[in-house]
Amino acid sequence: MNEIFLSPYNPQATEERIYKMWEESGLFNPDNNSKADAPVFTIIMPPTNANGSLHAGHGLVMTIEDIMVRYKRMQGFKTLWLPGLDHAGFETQVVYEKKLEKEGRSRFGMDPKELYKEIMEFTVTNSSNIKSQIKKIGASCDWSREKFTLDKEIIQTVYGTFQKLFDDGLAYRGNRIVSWCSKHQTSFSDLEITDVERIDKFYYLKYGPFVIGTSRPETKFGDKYVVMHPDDKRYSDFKDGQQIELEWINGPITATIIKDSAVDMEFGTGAMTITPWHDTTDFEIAMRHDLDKEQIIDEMGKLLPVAGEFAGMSINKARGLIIEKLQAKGLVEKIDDNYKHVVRTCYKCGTVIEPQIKSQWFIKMKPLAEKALEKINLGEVTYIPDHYKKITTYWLENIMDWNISRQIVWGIPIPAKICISCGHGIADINNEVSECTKCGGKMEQDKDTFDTWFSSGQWPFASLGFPESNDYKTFYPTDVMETAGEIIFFWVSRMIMLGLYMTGKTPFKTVYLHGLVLDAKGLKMSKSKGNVIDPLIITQKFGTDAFRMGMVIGNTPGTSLPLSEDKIKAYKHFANKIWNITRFVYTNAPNDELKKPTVTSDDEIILKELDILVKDVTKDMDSYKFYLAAEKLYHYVWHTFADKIIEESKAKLQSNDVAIISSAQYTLRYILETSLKLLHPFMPFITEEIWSNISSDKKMLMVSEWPK
RNA sequence: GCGCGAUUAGCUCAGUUGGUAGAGCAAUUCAUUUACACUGAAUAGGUCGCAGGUUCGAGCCCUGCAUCGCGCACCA
Repeated sequence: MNEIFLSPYNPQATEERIYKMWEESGLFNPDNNSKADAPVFTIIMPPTNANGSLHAGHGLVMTIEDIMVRYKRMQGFKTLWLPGLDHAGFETQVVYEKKLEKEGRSRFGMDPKELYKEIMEFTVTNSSNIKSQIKKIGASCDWSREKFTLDKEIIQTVYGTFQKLFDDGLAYRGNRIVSWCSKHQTSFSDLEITDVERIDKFYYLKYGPFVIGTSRPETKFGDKYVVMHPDDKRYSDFKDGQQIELEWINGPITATIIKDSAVDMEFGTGAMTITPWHDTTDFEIAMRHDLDKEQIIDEMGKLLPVAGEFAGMSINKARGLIIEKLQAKGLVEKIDDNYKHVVRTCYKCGTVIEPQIKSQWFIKMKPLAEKALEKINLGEVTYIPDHYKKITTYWLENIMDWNISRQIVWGIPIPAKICISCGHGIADINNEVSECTKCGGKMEQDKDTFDTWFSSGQWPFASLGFPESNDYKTFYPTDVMETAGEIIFFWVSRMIMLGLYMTGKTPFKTVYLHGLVLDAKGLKMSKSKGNVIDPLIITQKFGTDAFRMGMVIGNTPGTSLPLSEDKIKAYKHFANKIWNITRFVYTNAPNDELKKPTVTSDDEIILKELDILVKDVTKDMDSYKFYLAAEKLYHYVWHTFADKIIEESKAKLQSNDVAIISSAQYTLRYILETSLKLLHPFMPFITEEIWSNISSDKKMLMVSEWPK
């Protein structure tokens, strides 16, 4: 009997020592943790923002993935959990810009190379922080295989993908309307846009013989087309292409009538003018009818010279003044003050997105999506929970081309040349192109970087060393992708598409999606609300094992998890209960006899019940019902093992019959050891600590055999 | 507008192929030098959102509705 059991369990004195022992053993590495011919199990960790600090969501990722990995490792699988860090392009750039702002500097006007170098240093310095925090949660990932999204080999893989997409005609340089944030000075994909419902004014303006409706009079300077539905009887006297003279904001103009069925006859007056440079619908109408497009608003959100006296003004300031002028000219029919509509905003800063026509790189998604849909429908990817499959297929069926150009420095530079005279773009990963294949003009290096998700979308095969390495051949395709349901489109769906495109295989067999971690009241955690629960404070206070139990119990996949200190506290008590059970068992049943004695029929029944539990828990683990497995174990250990079996054993241990005593002793020890094994994936620290003090087995619990 | 999810004890949630409603926390009562007060024994608490249907039998399957949450969408 070891003396450490005489005082209560002390996680602070245990966890660091145990993690170090695991790490030094090399058993996180699949080359060491299994037999050569063992079946393979692989999870690629979602690359963590290298600049981040561990939050509750990370705590959940690390807990669930570690449970899966420890379980499979104990079952003898050649188990790889590959950790990685993400440069997190735009996210990090925003953080760094705030830092610059505090120092009175700005990214605009800085030498891009210098800025990149600074952010790289910042990132490298911060990355040790997040790594040590991941270790605190007990993550048994193979640090020897750790990857960073800006590693040379990763960038080479990403470049290879871009070149192939270009050669196959799937990556193209398009002069198209993009979502532009005037604060961050970059374009976004559709996913980085948040729709916000707002109430604004809606203006009815006299436009020659028509009344047009608009919520954005500041875009109307260049409007010289008035569009109506071809079937609209109100306007049947006006012919397509007919020109009319009319008085507009800054004087007389000539307008052309266009008939297009995109116009909703029910809305407004059924007549509208269009601004193709700053509106998606208008852009499409202009493309259909081959109309002129003119920029009205610049990249900073200010009006251009076309606005005459309003030039240089921000659109917000100009709007009221323009209306005043129109009113003075008698061109305002009426104003509706209560117009409810949806405004597209930057997900990061809330600035209203100003669509702009820009020359950027796009990926044709339809062909990629069709392949993905085919595989998903064949059941080659299993979604947990199942309804994410529906959400995914719906998105894939309606997919739009993906703008992958970002006008920021922090990211993987796009390996392409752009023609100075005609704007044509050519992928050029070997830096060979100097002349435009279209017009013979001079080419210059594209200054943009890739959308972060373009590179992380290739993570499963890129991080394994596609296409030649042994790791790629051994571990790809991977088994489980476990991540937040929130990034199902951003990341999961794109990984499937790009994985299929490059490797011909879906990158993982199972997608396990967890929900958000909320505060005790069920509210989203945020710094501004001040309700953020820091997992590191929790683990410090209650122990990591208690934190992990709190993360997993009651947490069904896909649904959000309210987290309270009370809950974690309950599992701290549980950890101590296990500790005291051990004390009782090894005080009363020291492990000097190794042989199984003849077991009494009473104990036989008890052991049979344990067998049922083992079967039950194993089944739950195999079907990813960790919340059920953990709860069953908790209930068994506390309310069956401690409250019933141990209580009843007290009489048996007092018996005069040596056979009864040795049977009871054996039974207690056997149940304890089995419980420790079953609990290990959930509560790795305390179980390993107890194991190392009681077991005659020299093997670590981490690699001991899962009970059958 | 379209889609997805939720609705079960005071709170947070489980409930696997349909077979008499479960857990944790909270509450109430009792016990007390016990392996463990980070304890034990017990008690109370639910027309499973509403209305129909299928079935011998529905928390679960089907239809409709309500409320809440979320996602998607070019009505200027």
